[in-house]
Amino acid sequence: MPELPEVETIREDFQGRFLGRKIAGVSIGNESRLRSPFPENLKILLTGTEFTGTLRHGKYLLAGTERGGYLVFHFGMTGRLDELFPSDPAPRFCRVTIRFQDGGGLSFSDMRRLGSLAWTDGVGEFLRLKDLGPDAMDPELDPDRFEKIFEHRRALLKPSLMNQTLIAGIGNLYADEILFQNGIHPRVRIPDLPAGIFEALHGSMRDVLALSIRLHADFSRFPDRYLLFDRRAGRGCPHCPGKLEGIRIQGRTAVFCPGHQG
DNA sequence: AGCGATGTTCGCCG
DNA sequence: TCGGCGAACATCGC
Repeated sequence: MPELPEVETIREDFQGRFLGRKIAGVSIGNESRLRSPFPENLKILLTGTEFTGTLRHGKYLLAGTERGGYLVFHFGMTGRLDELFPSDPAPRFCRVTIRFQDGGGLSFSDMRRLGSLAWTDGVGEFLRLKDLGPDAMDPELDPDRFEKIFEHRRALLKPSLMNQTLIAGIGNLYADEILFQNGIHPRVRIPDLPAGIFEALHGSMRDVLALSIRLHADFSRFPDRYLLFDRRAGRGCPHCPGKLEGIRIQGRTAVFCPGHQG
């Protein structure tokens, strides 16, 4: 569940389930690491403290602790959190379990192991370390600032929307949706965009992310005029008489409609 | 059996 | 420095 709305959904869930519960211990599952090694002293950092709040930046979830410092989650493509009740078995691809004194637990699972866990003492420090751009839903990211981010860039728009250094939170699926809504072909370069398009791009970026957050990233509840309602090459375009097509761009699939994405 | 899948990072090249 | 490409990571499902 990995792009911004999915992580926001996980954050809201975390907020309701795991705050204020004293941590009794941490166990590392499956004797293996994720993409990067676990914070070395994870057990020491967490045992005896509790989570006091959460924040999200792009696709990262930061859980603040009472002692200060944040546990940082990245979910890769298949990462997920589950609440464990006493005597619940660990999920199949559980990598780390945080156990609470009340007998419950929090499990971080990740089938493909593309996710990661990290520790940081401060939010600013973490953002600098990862070189993350502004969060796509940050209210201060207005259309002007949004446009300036792309100024003087010659790259394709789609990979730039997905570039977390420029803007944090948009992945392959939401980038496809934004292009789809604006009638932009996925191979269009930034310098070739029509003048004044950035205000519209900013608007649909915000609209689709906000809608998805509201619907807990459940695409089946999207209006059927959205690409993400059923993003599949070969199906009819919900926007024009065209048929959706899939192409590879920089190693990822782009689904688009050649009929109206000129 | 082979390939692609909501992501990131690294090395290589122009 | 920027931009593009391919690989690597591990597992599942079509």
